[in-house]
Amino acid sequence: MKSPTHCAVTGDDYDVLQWDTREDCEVRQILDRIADKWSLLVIALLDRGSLRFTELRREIDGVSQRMLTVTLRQLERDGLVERTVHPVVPPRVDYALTPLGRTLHETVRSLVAWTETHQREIATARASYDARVG
Amino acid sequence: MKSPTHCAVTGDDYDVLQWDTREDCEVRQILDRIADKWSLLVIALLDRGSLRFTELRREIDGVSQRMLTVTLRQLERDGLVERTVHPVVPPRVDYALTPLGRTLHETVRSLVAWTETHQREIATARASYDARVG
DNA sequence: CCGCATCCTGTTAGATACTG
DNA sequence: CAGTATCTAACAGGATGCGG
Repeated sequence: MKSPTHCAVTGDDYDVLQWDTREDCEVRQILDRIADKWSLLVIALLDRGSLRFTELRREIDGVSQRMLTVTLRQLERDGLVERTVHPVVPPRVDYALTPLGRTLHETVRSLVAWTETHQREIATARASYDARVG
Repeated sequence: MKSPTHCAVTGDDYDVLQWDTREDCEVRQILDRIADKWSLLVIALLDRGSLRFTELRREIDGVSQRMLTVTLRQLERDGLVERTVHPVVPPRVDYALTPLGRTLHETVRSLVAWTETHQREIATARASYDARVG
């Protein structure tokens, strides 16, 4: 966590071209949170309904329980994910998107859709680059 | 870099619910590339026109030259960014989006727009969470 | 001088073991 | 089951150097 965030507080109006580049800009911090390795996957999965911790862990291949815990805590802190503890034995914890989290639906979908649509072009580009560079 | 990527090569049809979760899935790899700390910012900036290395470095506050170099190389390899070296003194290297890179425009914009729209809600949620948890 | 490779160091992710 | 604690390995960031 950095010093208090203020995007347009320095007195001068920021150049619109720089909205996304100031390290202490709120938008940058949120963008870093949303666009990280695991958050997008969690959001995409929870968009279809609530899941338990272990279910998420199973679905997101390669995530460690530590990073899944950290990611979920961050998303909970940001108000995107709701954590529900059922006081039963064995314990049961459900994770679901909040209404705010659900507003990310379309954006995440379009990002994934783009990836699916263009994966072949990217694979080709990579092969070409690797052949060129070695 | 991991072993060769194949999303639907194991013989069985993948459950659609898992498109985004297999570590060896092509979509996952591309998503990890797009949704990293710097790539989105680079793409957003280059969407407005080509920029030199130093210009990007200056605009993206907090990026080290090493990570900017790495990020640009990855994006170049993926066919999203084109690198043009002008053999002059002092050297000049321009970076621009390829047509493929430009197709990411709308998606990136919607992601940034979402962040801008909801930053206040997120700030509130964070404050609430911090007050609750400490 | 700019772009970038290299080296070194601090942070962070991942594997493992343990607990309510 | 759903985490936390601890250790280690990998990676990001800063400094330096070098070629064009």
